[in-house]
Amino acid sequence: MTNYPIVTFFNFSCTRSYYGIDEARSVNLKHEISRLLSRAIEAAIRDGIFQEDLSGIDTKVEYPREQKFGDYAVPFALEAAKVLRKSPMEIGNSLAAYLEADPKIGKVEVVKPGFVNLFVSTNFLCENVKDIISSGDGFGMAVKDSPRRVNLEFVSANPTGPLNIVSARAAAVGDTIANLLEFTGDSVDQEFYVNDYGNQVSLLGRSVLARMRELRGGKADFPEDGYHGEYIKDIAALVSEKHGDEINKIIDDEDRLIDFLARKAIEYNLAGQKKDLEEFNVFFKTWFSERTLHETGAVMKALDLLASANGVYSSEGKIFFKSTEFSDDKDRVLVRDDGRPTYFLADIAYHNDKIRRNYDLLIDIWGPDHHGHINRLAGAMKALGYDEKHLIILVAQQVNLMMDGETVKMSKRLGQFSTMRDLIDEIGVDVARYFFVMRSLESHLDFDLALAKKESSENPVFYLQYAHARICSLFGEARKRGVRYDPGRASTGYFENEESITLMKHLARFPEEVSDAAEKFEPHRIATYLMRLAQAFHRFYTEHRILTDDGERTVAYLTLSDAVRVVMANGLRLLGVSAPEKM
RNA sequence: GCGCCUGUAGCUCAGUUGGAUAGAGCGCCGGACUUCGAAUCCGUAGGCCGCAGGUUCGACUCCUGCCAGGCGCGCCA
Repeated sequence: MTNYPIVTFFNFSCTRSYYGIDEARSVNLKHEISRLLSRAIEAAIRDGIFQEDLSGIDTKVEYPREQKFGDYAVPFALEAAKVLRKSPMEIGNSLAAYLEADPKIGKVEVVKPGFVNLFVSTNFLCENVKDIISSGDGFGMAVKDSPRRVNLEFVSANPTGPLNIVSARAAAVGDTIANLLEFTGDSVDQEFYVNDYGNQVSLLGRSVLARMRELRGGKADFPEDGYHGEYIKDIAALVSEKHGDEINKIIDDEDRLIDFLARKAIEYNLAGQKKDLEEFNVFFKTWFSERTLHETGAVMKALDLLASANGVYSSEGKIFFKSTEFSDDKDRVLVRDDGRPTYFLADIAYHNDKIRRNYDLLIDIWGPDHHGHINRLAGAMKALGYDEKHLIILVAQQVNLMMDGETVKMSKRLGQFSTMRDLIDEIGVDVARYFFVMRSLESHLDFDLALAKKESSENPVFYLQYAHARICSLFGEARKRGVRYDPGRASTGYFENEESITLMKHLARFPEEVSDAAEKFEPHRIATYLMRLAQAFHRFYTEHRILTDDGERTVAYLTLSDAVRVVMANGLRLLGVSAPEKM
């Protein structure tokens, strides 16, 4: 086991942002078309073609499944047919006349039931390739008129041991969501809530004490529900060695001793968690201590606030929150009959604190074992008068770690768990992060560790990285051959073939995928997108030789490849996966 | 018993706020390297989208009821 240094790092802070990157020039075609459509509808109303109230009809833009239906499809005519009392085909034809004018649109077709299908102009796609290269790291980035200040809280594991696989999933997903939001113009603070208070803490302290007594040859007296992991012994040995004098001073005051050992164990565990997360490319701006909420009186203040909002009542010497008024199945205790606040009250105080730090949006990523708490916390926030839209709670579903077809059970108290560290050691950061992010958050993930390790060479991660490395190597070869590469001079006539056009369309989709993924907090979309992009590139590569005697053609195809490299690198960066130049 | 998540190809999973003929990776089988990286590409096979109703121009998607798996239902955190 690694010997982590014992350090405290509350208020540790680091900054992340994309402010250094060049101004974004990315065109989000889907958004553009949506705007075009709205304007077309307005124009049709102005010209007296549409006379009914259309405000309830969606102006959505979709991706058709089949290529013959164009690049974007507008089902507006189908949906408005009833209101307008016209046939969808007629409505579609009216709209088409207005849509055709835009230079980004090559062709508009109105077909069968009444879909309006749009084909992007090849000219736009070609110019876009050059824009991608000049935008570089900033391609796909968006700027918001009013950026949101977002607090994203995730992982927040108990400081009672090493991080497990579910925490690893939350870490990968949370960090990618933060990247996506920053990339699309918001400002995100990543936060880790440290549960360094309460029963589990003293249980941790008593577990360490028992192991320490064992080491000193005494009677173990190990707590029944204590933490059995081997790491407790390491902590006992380390603390015993480093803080022998302090321990001896309070050796007869068991309460103080347990408290002291618990604090040291928490520091040790936190340092280990932080180290593992950093190795996983996850950096938190704030490590928020639950204990401080109790010490500053913030917890009891939250109770007062709830009380003045008429949300609590006393019964049997306890104080309850009326959570049944917020779709909970029973009212929840806030303060026990001995006066001690519950975890729930502290959590309310914590979220109250976050809101008071002037965030526009709070996002929590919770584990599957906490989903039952969503309604009551959201209810408490509502009771305090906060807009429920400002709190979003995402649940990262469970991860089944599979070993030889069997599920590995995880239990910290029994001392058997598969740690995030084990995972990193086994399969590496890139593979782990990609695997966690490639599935949607709410799907239960079967993670076959043996398979991921054994077949790593045929892993989707390597497929993506290979595309990037292949392009880099291509440029290495081009340099060797003395090719003068100037993307600005690329003649786009060479792109008039199926593989190039497919590739250019995929490239143009990147800003849209990023935007959709950020808006819906669905990072797996990026993983899926990059897969398709890599596919399109590999296909292009096998069909078209890039370095030839034809100088113009060489520059053109290098330009297209370069754009793929940029997008692949940007996408992988969002996922926290490296984009190697060689493999 | 109640609540939440999931059920789509042999396996793991996508499927864009209801859209057109159901998708990918892996696995199976069969092809493609003298030249820029074959960690690649091309092709074949594989489906009552858990089941049954309902809503409408249209349902894998929404509603209801079942079935199956997982998780939660603590005055632990």
